This record gives sequence, structure tokens and C-alpha cells, in this order.
Amino acid sequence: MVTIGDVAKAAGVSRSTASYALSGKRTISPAVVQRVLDAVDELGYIPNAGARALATSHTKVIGLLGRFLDDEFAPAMLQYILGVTNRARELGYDTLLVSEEDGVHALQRLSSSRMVDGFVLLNVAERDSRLEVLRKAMQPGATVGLPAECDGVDVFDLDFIESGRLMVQTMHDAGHRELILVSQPVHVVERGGAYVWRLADGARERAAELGMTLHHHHGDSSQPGIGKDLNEVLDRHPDATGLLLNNEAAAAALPSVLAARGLAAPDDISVIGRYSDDFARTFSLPFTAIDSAADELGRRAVQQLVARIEAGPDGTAPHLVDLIPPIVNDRGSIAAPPSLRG
Amino acid sequence: MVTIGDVAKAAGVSRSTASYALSGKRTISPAVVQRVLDAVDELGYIPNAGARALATSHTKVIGLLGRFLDDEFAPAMLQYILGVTNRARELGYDTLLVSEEDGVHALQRLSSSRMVDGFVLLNVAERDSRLEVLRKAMQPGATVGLPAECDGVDVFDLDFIESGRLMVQTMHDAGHRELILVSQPVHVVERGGAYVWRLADGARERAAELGMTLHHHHGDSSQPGIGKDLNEVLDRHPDATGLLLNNEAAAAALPSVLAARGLAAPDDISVIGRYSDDFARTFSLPFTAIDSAADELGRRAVQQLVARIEAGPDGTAPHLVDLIPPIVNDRGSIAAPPSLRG
DNA sequence: GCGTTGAATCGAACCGGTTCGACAGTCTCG
DNA sequence: CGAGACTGTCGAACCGGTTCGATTCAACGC
Repeated sequence: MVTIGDVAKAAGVSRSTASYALSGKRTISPAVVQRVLDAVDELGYIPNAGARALATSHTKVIGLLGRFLDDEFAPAMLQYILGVTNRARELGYDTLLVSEEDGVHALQRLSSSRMVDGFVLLNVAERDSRLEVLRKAMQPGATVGLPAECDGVDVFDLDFIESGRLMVQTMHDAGHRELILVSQPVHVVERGGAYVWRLADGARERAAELGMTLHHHHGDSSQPGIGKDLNEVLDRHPDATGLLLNNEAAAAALPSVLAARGLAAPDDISVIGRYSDDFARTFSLPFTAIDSAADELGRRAVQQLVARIEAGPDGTAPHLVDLIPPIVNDRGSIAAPPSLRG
Repeated sequence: MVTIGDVAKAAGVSRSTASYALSGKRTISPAVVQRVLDAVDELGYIPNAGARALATSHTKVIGLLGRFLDDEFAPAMLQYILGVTNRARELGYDTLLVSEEDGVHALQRLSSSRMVDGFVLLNVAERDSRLEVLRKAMQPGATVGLPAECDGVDVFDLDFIESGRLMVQTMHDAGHRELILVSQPVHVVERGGAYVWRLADGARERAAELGMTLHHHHGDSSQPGIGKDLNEVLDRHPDATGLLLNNEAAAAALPSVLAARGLAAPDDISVIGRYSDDFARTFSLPFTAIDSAADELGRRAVQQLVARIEAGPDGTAPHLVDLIPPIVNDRGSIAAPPSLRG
């Protein structure tokens, strides 16, 4: 193992001089700096992370705490994760991924052991017990997901209220007057998945403003339940001409449900979903949808977190609540309702 | 920040005694042990990870190196990752997730800086440049994916050759004689994705033994390409009655392709895929399939890695090549070909 | 010509754990 | 009863970085 002592010896200087030559925190003659750099190259010196962390109290690692729940849609999670890890690396940080069920415990462990410089919390709920711990921790934190109380953390999320409004408005502009919204299972809401009712609230509000009918239903988060749910909902509201899908599993299941019923979008029914572009491309999801911006949310959270880490404990920049405005990716699944066409 | 010195003071002993009381590496009187434990509880002491790593040369962290390629099927990757992180935590380890494109560089950085005790490599290719670095590293490594040269690492993978044989055999047993195999894009093979040709080889071998016809095609890894590919392949081989899907994107796209052609499985065509159970449940994938055992592979890799870490550098257990035998999950998409039925 | 300033470097201390060697006290056994 | 072994504890050293004075030497101003 090559240490800074070896580098110093090879360059013919003391350990402290070698350290200063590398960090540039004190003026060192150019000649010496060059000798040190040469020695580093030759010996392949890479500093011991533990020793550096001990000395500086900085690990250059961020902790990423996911909540991977059976009843939420797992495949979409990877894009948040990659957004975080990629941006972190660009900024010189590595990422410790924690999937532990007991997020509070994990947070405490990582924080007290000083394994990480800061935290990104994914899938943050309305009242998330991890937040109380995070506020007391000495490391800063950023969340993906909008909790009820945002103080002490930087918050990033898609603007779900506006997304709901936008879905309804888009359908209205195309001529629709009766819509169905398919949300996540009820217990996702009860557990604190506020994005579910935020979107629903936005949709309801705009529907009321525009004098439209909106049927709201909670659907299962995986097959075969969601397929059954979709069929029931379609049976129950034969006059509805537009379908709004917040539930990603519903989007995944819809193509075969429509096919089985002999329907096509947008000829027989118009559809708008809410999932990532990448996700749509990977699967057979030909529906117009609001981009869930997973990658972008992960990147922004890390960006802000690192800024806060590097500002130090005295940094007093106000905390952010950054709600990304929804953007519609048009994939041609919205048209005028059949009754308005030739 | 509470250190072991604080604990020692509170318990009225020296730092070394406190350390021994906690580690149990020397006999300490029960009374003192209790006082130390009480102090730990009261002060909420959690050891500083950097300091411990520096002293012991063990970080209790494993490095997880993924390769997340645009032309491979990303959503399935999460299950490998969760298998790794969950098993690691059960064994007392945290997981550093690296998505860096330059895996060789990342490996070198993590290894030399002693940030991790060992490595798990995902999506390992036939000739994977990361392996050379890994063999020279001082930390042990395990792979998910079977490379050409397995020495110096523990290797875990699904038995793809046997999977190919099993797919063909299953179709043969149901009465089919002409099959289509849809694989990954050709450049995935060229890049070293050996699992593609392994499954194809197994399928071809068994087809030859049984005197069956097997058409092999490479399909795109996402929409809309894969939908087009599937249609072309079905057009080209109108007499084929069985479809084998190694390509996960093909499985995801097939329901709507079949629906659009007015076909149903297994009435008009029999289908067998290769993807995880979890994946099938999440999406509308009603096809009988060989379980890709992602979670299990991740778990086994970690299990073995940790065993090797804790055996230390003198541990001389022979390296494993563990190929998990394929298991078919019957979802009812295989039946006798139409010609053999009433 | 002398005190002052600044540049370049070094030695020592420190971060917070673990571990080795020493030592005092007690027990055991011949 | 004394040698030897064992128990329980402590102080000091070490892991490999960073950082804080202190020191040396040259340049500079008055």
C-alpha cells in the first residue's frame, strides 16, 4: 500500500509538504510540486479514504435512502437512483445506496458513524419519520417527494397539483367532457403518498372550473389486479371519453386491456399518463404522458445537497422547495371524442 | 460528536478497556462491560467509520459496479441491485453503488482508496476489462454474469445454455416443431453479452437433437424497434407455432403486438420468455417464463463475497462458478399447436 | 544595517478508533 | 511459600491522512 509518506520520500520532502503540494493550501515551490506529482504518478498513489475522512470530517460520499415498497411501482425507481449516482459522481461524490426497510435506523447509523456527508431521501411521504431524524442530523439532506413540513431540508418533486390540472386541461382542449382518473391503491395514500391526492386535487379543481365530470378511482399497483380494475372502471363509466393515469402500473397494463376490449387510443378513447420518457420507450407505452422527470429530480437533489455540503455548517442559504412544472410528451393518444368527429 | 473516549470517561475506564469491552477481544470483568454498555446507550455512541476503517483496514462496505447501457434493458437491473443491498445489510455491510461509465477507473479508485472491502460486478461481459483490474486488486470480487475467464473471482449467473435447452424442450413436449427465438440486438453480443449466444446455443443444440426447426433473430431492445421486429419475424415464419423470448423488451412489447394481429397466446401461438417473476407481476406479462433469478443472483454473489472478505487474504477456498438451473414459471401461455387440436 | 515581511518547508499534533506490551493482583500448584 | 499462570486494566503506539505553529532564508524598506 502506497501512502503519502512513500510519496514524500520519493520526492525528497516531508509528509506535510507532500500534502500541501497536493492540496495547494500553502505555497510550495513549483519544482517541489512537480516532484511530488511525479512521485504520485510513478507510485500510483491514491489517498486512503478512511484516513482522509478521519482528518477532514468529509467522506465525499452521499447516502441515498430509498423506500422500495411492494405496493409501489419498483421499475421506475431505478431512474431516480441513476440520476443521483451519476450527478454525484460528476461532482466528485460516491453514493451509498441503502434499501433497508427501517430507514430511520439506517439514517441514524450512517449519520452518527459519519459515513456520509449528506443524504438524499427518495419516495418521501407526507409525514416521513425519516425527516425528524434528518433534521437533527449534522449532515444536510435533500428529498425527492414533497412532505408536509419542508423546513430543514431541500425538497424536490414534480408539481403534481399542476400535473392534475394540466391533464384535465389537455383533455378539455381536445373536446372531452367526462374523464376517469386512475390513481394508486388507497393504502399508498394512507401511508402518506401525497403525490396521489395532489394530482387528484389538481385534476378535480380544474374539472370543476371547466364544468367537467371526473371519476376518480384507485387501482392496484400490479397485475392482475390493475387489469381487472381498469376493466371495471371502463364498464362503470361507458360515457367517459378520456382516461388519466397517475398509476404507472395502469399505464403498463392498459394496452392489453384496450386490445382485449377491442378499443384503440385515441380512436375510441383518449389517454394521458404520467411516467418517464425512458419508461415509455422501454415498454409498449404509446400514450401521451406527463414526464415524471425522475432523472432530473435525482440530479437536482444531489446538486443542491452538494452545494449545501460544501457551504459547510455555517452556510445559511434558504431551503428550497423545487416543484418541477409538468411537461406533456405527445405520443398521439389524445384526439377529439368520437361524438365530435365525423 | 461522542467518541469512545467519552464512553470510557463515563464508564470510568480507559479508552482501550472500553474498546475491549465492546469488541470482546480480551476478557473484561462483567461489571465493567455493563458500565461501558450503559454509557454507550446513554450517550448514543456509534463508532466513527473512518477511524475504524483506518485502524482495522475494514470498511464494512462493498462496492457494487453496474453497467447501465442504453441498449440493454434497464428496468430489470433494479432487482439485482436490491438483491445485493438487502443481503449485504443482513450480513452487516453497506453498499456503494457505482454507475460510472468507466468501470475500470472506478474500480481502481475504490480499491486503492480502500473505500470498500470487496466488489460485486453486475452485467459482466465475456471479456470484461474490469476483471483484469479486479484480479490485481487486494479486495475480493464476485460477478453476476459469466465471463470467459473465471479465475480469481466468484461467478454467478443463470445457466443460459440449459435455459435455451429447456425452452425448446418445453415447446417440444407440448407438440411444437417450428420455433422462433428472439434475442437481444446483435451489438449486445458483439460487446460481449455472452448470455445471448449461450441461450441461443442451448436452444439450437436441443432443437437439432429433437429434429426441430429453430429460427433465430436479434431484436431491438426497446420500442418502437422491437415491435416492428416482432411483426416482421412473425410475418416471415407463418408456420412457426412457438415463440422463445430471451429479449425482455420483446416480452414487454409482445402483448400489444399479438393483440394488433388478432392473435392470442396460447390459442394461436405458444410463448415462453425469460424474465423475473416480479417483473411479470408488475407488467402485463402473462407469459410462461424462465425466472431470471435476479434477486437470488445478487444475494448469492454478496453471500460468497462476504465469506471471502471475512476469510481474509489467506482464505484459499476455491473460486466458485455457480450457474443457477433454470426454473419455468407456468403462466399458461403454452399449449399444443393449433394443428394438433380439435 | 537591522527589523520586517513573505516564501518554502518541516516537525509535531490531531482525528478516533484498535491493539500490543506491561503490570498489578489473584489463583494454583508443587 | 514462591514460581508461574491467569485476569483485568492501562498507557502508548499505530493506522494515514491534514493542519498548526515554528523555523530558515532571502528580499525589502527605512
